[in-house]
Amino acid sequence: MSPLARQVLAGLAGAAGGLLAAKVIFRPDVTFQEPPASAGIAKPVLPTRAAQILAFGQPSATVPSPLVYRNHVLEYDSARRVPKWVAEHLTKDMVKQQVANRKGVNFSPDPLIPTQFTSTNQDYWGSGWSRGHMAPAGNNKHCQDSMRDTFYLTNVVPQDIDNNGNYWNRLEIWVRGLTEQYQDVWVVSGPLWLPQDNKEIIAATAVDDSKPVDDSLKTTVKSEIGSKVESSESEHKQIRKVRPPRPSPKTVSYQVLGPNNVAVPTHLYKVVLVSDPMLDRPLLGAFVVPNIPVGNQHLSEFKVELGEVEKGVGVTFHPELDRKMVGDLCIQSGCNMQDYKEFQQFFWTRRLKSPWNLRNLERDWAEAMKKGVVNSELELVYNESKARLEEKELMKVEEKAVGAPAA
DNA sequence: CGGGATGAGGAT
DNA sequence: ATCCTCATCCCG
Repeated sequence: MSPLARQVLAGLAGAAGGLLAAKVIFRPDVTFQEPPASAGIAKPVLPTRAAQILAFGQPSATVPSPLVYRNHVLEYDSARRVPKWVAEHLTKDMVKQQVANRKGVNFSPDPLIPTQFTSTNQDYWGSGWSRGHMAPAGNNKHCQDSMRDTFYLTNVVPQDIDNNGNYWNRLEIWVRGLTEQYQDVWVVSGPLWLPQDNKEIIAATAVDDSKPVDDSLKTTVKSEIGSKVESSESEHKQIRKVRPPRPSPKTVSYQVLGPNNVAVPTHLYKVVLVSDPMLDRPLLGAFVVPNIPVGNQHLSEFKVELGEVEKGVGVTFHPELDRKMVGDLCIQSGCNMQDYKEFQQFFWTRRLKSPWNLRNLERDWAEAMKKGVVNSELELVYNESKARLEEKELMKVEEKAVGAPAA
């Protein structure tokens, strides 16, 4: 043992106490061996050395992988307090059932995660970010217990609330709908932290260097993918004349929430794989959506190569899938999600169906008109609710009229 | 469908 | 005194 190593171990012994030090110093299998000088069959000399380097044990995962639940499987990111990926398998029978709902189910810390690495509801409360399911609750209506599993915070990432309820929600509904056409649907969802667009950073610094950091972030935090639609090539060329690009000024930056520093992803991804007896090969689509409000863009706008998602997540998806034998889901199916206006009928119907009183009903109806989501079906719901409420209020008046003289 | 904010009441 | 659950009301 070299003097230096001895010194280090002595220092450790002083810090950790004699028992621990004795265990290490006198372990015969941790002694260093000189590599063989002669070239021959490789001896396991490196593992022995590695054992000494890792004398106190190899840094280990804090949580098993994968974590298995009733109807989804995931890998947890203990550093960011969110999942790395969440995998599901959907079928028509499973998605069609309606035995479970969200009532009485709340988000909660996952008991499988040590407190040191968990996130809590407090991290999200008042943060400005919503708790976005990766395995959606709506994919688990067939079983209340499996739906409850999806409310563990291991299945949740901080998500822009408009994105969550609108675009991402429509994407999830579209994926569920794929079970109508294809026998098996496999979905993997998760968060991404992508660097800011190179060119946009250059643009921001070129326009005005004295700009406060927050202002430049507002214009540059948009994703490589999300902003591709909006930015024009000519703008970039013009700016490049003003100032040549700096070498690769890319940065990944993200907000963290609450006492546990839950990481807010810049993007969310979804990898969709379908198979069916009617298909000669499985079909795959990979999508990356920026974690900001997204309007009516076609899903194809967010389609990416699977390899791009893998580079961002650091994993290989479906490693046993023969990629040469996989077709393009968007080419085959069109990737036509529900339009936003069409989608709004869902909650506007519900709102007009169960109003608290006439005043609320009239207010909601006026708002629905204003937003242009009214159709004949919605008008029918409105008229039925109105008639029902008016009758109810009439009953009340009659009851009072009958009861009053007696008193 | 997807979410949040608030306050009352109960448990610790 | 503080946390947690639940009911209620709200949003897109």
